Amino acid sequence: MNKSQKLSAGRNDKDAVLSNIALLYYGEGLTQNEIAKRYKLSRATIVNMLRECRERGVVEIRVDGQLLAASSLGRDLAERYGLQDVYVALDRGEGAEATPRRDQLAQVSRVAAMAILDIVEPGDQIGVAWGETIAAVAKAMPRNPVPDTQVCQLIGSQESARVPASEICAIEVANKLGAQCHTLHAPGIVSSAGLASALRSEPTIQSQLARLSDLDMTIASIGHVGDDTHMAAADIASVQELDQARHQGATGIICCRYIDGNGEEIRTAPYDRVIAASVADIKAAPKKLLVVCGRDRLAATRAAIKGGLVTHLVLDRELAEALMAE
Amino acid sequence: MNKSQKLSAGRNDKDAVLSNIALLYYGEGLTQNEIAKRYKLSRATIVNMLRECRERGVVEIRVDGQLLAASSLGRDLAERYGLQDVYVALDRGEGAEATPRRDQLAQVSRVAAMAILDIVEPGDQIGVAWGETIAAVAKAMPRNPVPDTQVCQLIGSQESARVPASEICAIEVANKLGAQCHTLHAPGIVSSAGLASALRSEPTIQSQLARLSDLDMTIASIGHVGDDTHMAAADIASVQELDQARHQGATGIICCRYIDGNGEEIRTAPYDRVIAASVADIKAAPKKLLVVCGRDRLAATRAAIKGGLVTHLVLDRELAEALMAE
DNA sequence: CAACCTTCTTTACAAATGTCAATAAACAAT
DNA sequence: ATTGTTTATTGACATTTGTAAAGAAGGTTG
Repeated sequence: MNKSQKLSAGRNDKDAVLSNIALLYYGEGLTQNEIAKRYKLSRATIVNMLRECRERGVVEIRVDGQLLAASSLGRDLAERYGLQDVYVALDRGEGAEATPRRDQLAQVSRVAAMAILDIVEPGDQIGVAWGETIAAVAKAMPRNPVPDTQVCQLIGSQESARVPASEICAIEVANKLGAQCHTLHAPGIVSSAGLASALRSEPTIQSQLARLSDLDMTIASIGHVGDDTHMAAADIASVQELDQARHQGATGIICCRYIDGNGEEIRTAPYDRVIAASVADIKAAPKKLLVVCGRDRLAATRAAIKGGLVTHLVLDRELAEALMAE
Repeated sequence: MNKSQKLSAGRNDKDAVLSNIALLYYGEGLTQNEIAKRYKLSRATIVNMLRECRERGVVEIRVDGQLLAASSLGRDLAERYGLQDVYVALDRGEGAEATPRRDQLAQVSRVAAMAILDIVEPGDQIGVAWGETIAAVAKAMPRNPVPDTQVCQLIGSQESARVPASEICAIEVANKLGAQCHTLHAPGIVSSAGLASALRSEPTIQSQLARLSDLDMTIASIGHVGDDTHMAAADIASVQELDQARHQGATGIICCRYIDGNGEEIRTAPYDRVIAASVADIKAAPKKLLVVCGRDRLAATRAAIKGGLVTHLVLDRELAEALMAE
């Protein structure tokens, strides 16, 4: 047997080595060759270990949230609309040609992940909504325990081809925060108002929904009311229902609830078949993080702000500039 | 003027760009060229910005503390000595030739920095000692606010050629934790016991010292009692005093206080001229982090453990193996 | 407007890293 | 002891990054 060290020890010793190697590389700035020499392993093995560190979250990167909220555009928006903080995600420089929405969403969700760590405090009870944007935020969050926190699922269970089920989002955020997780033991949409009412009256679900009226913080996105909204994709609202909602003045969708241009809830179909937090629940939380990507959500974002549904805002530059231009 | 973007905007906009670029590079994994293209800047400018991000702590790296405490050696030591966690710093592989003490101390201090983030909790009142090891730990800590924390300087002000003054260590730890800092407005050593007593009786200093008896956590190292100890280098103890202390059974030095092999305080010169927390103060804290580097501190480390002065231990592999071999 | 300073760009080159296929070594199961 | 599986190594090569010097561009000051 040659002199190189083999790692046939248990999983925990492997983890200890991985974490130490991560510190040597990312913290101390040693090269892969230097580490390989110290550990008597090949550089390829070190490369594989560092990749495993990144993949498993052994090492996490954190960027100062306050700097992300430092831009003059963000501060002007915060002042203009009376928000506490506005984080403008800059996935590219000014004047540079547009990146695909996927790239913009990637940066918006990373900025939001950093913002959450800035905003959340120990003891917080946090409501987490569901959708493509929220799923991306959950995924982007580093593992960063905040003591004594609880995460509550805001929208009943629902599957979608586009994103993981709603409880998966909440559980992922809870895991990243080391929080206790309260899922909502009901589907997000049922076939009749009567059934929905019956479910809401179930003691377990009733107490779960009651909890949602006493949140310290919410994490949500706002959707537009076009036919390609997430709500349609998830079979929560039909095209006809969306059309009727638009006719009644619906400007945005937050937490599967319609709001008009003033942020007032519009109780039109499928309103009474939905099992989720209400707009009043969201409004009641002291800290309300809204994460939005895309200029097509301008009217919806403005409506949410106007309705008092936002205290902290994460958005991309185009949307920020559009909000500023009004 | 060509198409590239210049950054003559204010400091805050620069910070916003820096933090976003840090997220794109470290978080999203884009290459420097990809970011340069998006921002219409040169790759050299991106390189400079990333360096500035690292230097200013815009981006911080964090390694999971629990994995650092996961090794079988660490867990065995914890069980053997009744400690909560033992973090073994592995600056190289088993059987590899020794690295210089400086390199070992670098890794021990990085591991300790990660351990601190694991241990400290919101609301904690934290005592910070002083010495070469503690200074390295303070420097290695990433900026990671923990709400409602207070940092207290355990040893009166003292300068040394080797390390920054004791209040500088405490202030640095406080800054990294976003904690309130309570410095000790007295020198660490004075020329007479009478003067020390008079200073301790001063209301301000008295209340500062009183605070040290009610700590939630301490961060300290343990020194040996050889002639080259930090205490001598800092002109706190003379060679004669050290010799006398050894004769009286002194085995280690913690917080400028001698302890014997059982961890009991030895009140010999310069005991009554020192203005610092007492051994009883340290023992009273529920969480006691001891950070040690070097096999020459084996006896001192064992004494500290035996004296109930340690709940969490960070040490290098040699020292860990030596502790295990007893 | 000129001079000076700061910041950015260009270019080159060395070093480091990422990736991958083939092979070797270690480990586990039979 | 053999076979199969898993992990590590070797070697090669492309890409990325780090560094630095020289020059260009932008901004500030007098």
